[in-house]
Amino acid sequence: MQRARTPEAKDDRRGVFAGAALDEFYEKGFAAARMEDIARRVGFSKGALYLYFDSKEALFEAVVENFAMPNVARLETVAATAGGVGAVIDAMTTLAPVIIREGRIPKIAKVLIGDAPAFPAVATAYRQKVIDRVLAVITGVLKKAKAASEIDIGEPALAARLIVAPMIFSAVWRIMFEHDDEAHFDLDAFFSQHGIMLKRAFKLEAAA
Amino acid sequence: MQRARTPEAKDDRRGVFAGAALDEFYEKGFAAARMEDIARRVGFSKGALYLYFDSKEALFEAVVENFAMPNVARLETVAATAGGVGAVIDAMTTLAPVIIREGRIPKIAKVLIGDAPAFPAVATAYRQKVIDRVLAVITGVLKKAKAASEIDIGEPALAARLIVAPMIFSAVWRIMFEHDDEAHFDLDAFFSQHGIMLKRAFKLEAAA
Amino acid sequence: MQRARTPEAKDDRRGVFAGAALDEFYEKGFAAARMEDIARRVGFSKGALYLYFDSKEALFEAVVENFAMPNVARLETVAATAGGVGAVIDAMTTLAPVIIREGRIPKIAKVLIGDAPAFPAVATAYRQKVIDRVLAVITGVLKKAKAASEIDIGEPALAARLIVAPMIFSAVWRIMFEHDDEAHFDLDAFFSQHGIMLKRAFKLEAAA
Amino acid sequence: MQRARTPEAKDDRRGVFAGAALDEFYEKGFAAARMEDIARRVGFSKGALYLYFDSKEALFEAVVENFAMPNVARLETVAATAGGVGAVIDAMTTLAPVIIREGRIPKIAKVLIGDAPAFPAVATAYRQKVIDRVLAVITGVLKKAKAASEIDIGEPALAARLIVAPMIFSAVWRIMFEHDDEAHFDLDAFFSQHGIMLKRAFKLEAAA
DNA sequence: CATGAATGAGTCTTCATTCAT
DNA sequence: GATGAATGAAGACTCATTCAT
Repeated sequence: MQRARTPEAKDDRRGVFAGAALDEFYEKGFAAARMEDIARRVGFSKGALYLYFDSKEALFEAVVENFAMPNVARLETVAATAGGVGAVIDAMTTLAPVIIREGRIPKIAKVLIGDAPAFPAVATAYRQKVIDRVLAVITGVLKKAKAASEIDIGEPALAARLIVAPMIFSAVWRIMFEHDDEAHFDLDAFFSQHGIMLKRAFKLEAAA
Repeated sequence: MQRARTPEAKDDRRGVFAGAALDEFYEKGFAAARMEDIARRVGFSKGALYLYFDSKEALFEAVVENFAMPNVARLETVAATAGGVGAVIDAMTTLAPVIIREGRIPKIAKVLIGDAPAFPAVATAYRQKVIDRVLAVITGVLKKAKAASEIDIGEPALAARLIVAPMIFSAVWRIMFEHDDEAHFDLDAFFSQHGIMLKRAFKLEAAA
Repeated sequence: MQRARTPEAKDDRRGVFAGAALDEFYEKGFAAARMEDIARRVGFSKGALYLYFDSKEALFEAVVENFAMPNVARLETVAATAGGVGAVIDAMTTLAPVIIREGRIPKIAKVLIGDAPAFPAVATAYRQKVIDRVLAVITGVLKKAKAASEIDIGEPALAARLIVAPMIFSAVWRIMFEHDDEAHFDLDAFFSQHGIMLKRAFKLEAAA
Repeated sequence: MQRARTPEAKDDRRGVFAGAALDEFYEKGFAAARMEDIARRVGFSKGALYLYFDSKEALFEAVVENFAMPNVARLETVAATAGGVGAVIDAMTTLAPVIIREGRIPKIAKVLIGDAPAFPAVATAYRQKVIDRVLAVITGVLKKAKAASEIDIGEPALAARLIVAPMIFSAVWRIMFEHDDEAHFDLDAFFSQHGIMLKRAFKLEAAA
């Protein structure tokens, strides 16, 4: 195979292996995934994979690390750029089906849900570095709007979770029923309806 | 250990083993769970477990089969007994935190999310026998109310999913952060707020 | 294969495995010896071996533990029973070729010399439990004789080592040249001459 | 790293690698020693090592070849130069502790004892080229002295082995207990006493 | 019925060796 | 000549499954 000689080429290769690992972990779960299959999936030998990761566990951690971050940034940008709560809700409910369909986030979610219990430290790190940040962004927007009396809302931190819940739901749904044709439903319509209901629930309808 | 002689005693024992298996599958995942540990957890030997289940896979199927059903029945009863949509929402948002805290449902969810992808048939069977029925119950109530013009709602089938989403969310949350003290939030308040927002979103407020 | 069900049968089996391990470690060295070969040598599977020893390293320790002790006892008895220094020297130089030819001691010596550097704790334990005791027995006899002015000798502890040296020499020789026909020499004559020279060196000739 | 262009430079480098290999084989044993570690120990890459030796086995043979010879020459010189048996004994018992402490001989001994059984040809070659010559030198001196009735001795070939035995003993001791502080004893006193006892045993005392 | 000893297929990991750069 | 990335054979160890007791 091609040889990665420069540091950049090696970084790229790490990413390639991590991507392959995500797919295998997603399909088989951490314990059932085979290092050899991960390597072969991108045309390398088992041994090459061990040049980049010391162990299967290290690979798992790298996978979570690698693919969670970029998506947080995307959400933060959306929240920061959008005007008010209504705009944020619109942006998020528009972005959500795209992210869900794109595939990586549901895969990470599946891997974390399925295997993180065996790696509590990974789960906690993920919460701190990804989930808390996402929730903080949304909670911040809601708090500001509440202070300005724009919306009628209870505890912003809980509302933030209620906003996010359908994303988790659809990610989980996708994970479980990807190959089950009868199970599919219209993601766009689902999130659009979520947006409408949220705005009503926040009594934002007029503003929307 | 004790011997199970009557057919009833044998059925009981199957249930006991399945319960132990659920716990082990939940904690370690299907692949990493050991048959011996499952048996020992309830005071039996590995060999005894094989008297009741032909293989680890058969045990997995039995676990899903065994513990999903009772909860469907509970929900169906609630939906059937409650008066209108508002009452159903109240009943469900009151029941939800209890079920989440009780533990079995999040455990099954975790096992299914984590391991069902390796058993597509199990996942599909579960959807048909459990999820579809739950969603059907809720969808039915919403449809009737919509027909009676009690509520303002889009597609009832999607709304049903939006009602259920926070349950999945909190089940997943519990799975991932059970041992992460900083992560806990108030489940009762969460579902209470969910109920309030739903009723507003359905323009049911006055009726509630 | 036969099953070891009683604790005694299991102890026996441990010994059987340890014996097989000694042979393999002797022939190939610790690192090159294969667990499967050790097990097969006595008609068992790899897995069975792991029922009795947690790891290759644990097996190594058991081997040293198991086969060193009995021989210490033999020597101690000889030293305790024999009358004076001359008798002890006679007894030891008569016993030595038998022990060397019997095979187990040279094998353990080889295993320890070859592999103990990788297991310093094992080496130290062996010194304390085996070598020090053997040397102490001999040193004790020499000291008593010196105090009684029976022999003319320097430091008894060093003399004890000089008495033992040809045993180590011939063990090492046997290890290295077992299959080298040209290398053989007459062990009995060798130790007999050692005895004669020792008695002269101690000025015990008259007494002998 | 530096490049070796001339044939002499290449021979030097072979020696450098062989020295590193001796150290690694000594510390870890043949099977557990890593080619990369051997190369790195002298600042080269794995690949460079393979430019000089075709395989690990070839390297092993070179190690034995390389470091045994010089010491034989030293001993032969001593034996040839010294006047009579007494002088040879004095010279050898003075030289012995120096050689033992210097380290290379015990290391080779350890490597041979530990790993030669897996390489019978190497062991035999070593005996022929090193051990037999050393023993022959000593045996020759003893024979001459016996013929001249200078000493009272049995079989000279066996006596030669008895002279050498404490050297093997102390080499083995050093190998096994190098890092075991409680185990050290005074090498100079040990060999001095060996010399005294030998001369008495040969009835050379007067002459010494 | 229940037990746990025995089996052997399966997987992680290491490392001698090769070879593109 | 020198390097170190890539390969794949080999071996320790695990555990689902079987079966003698």
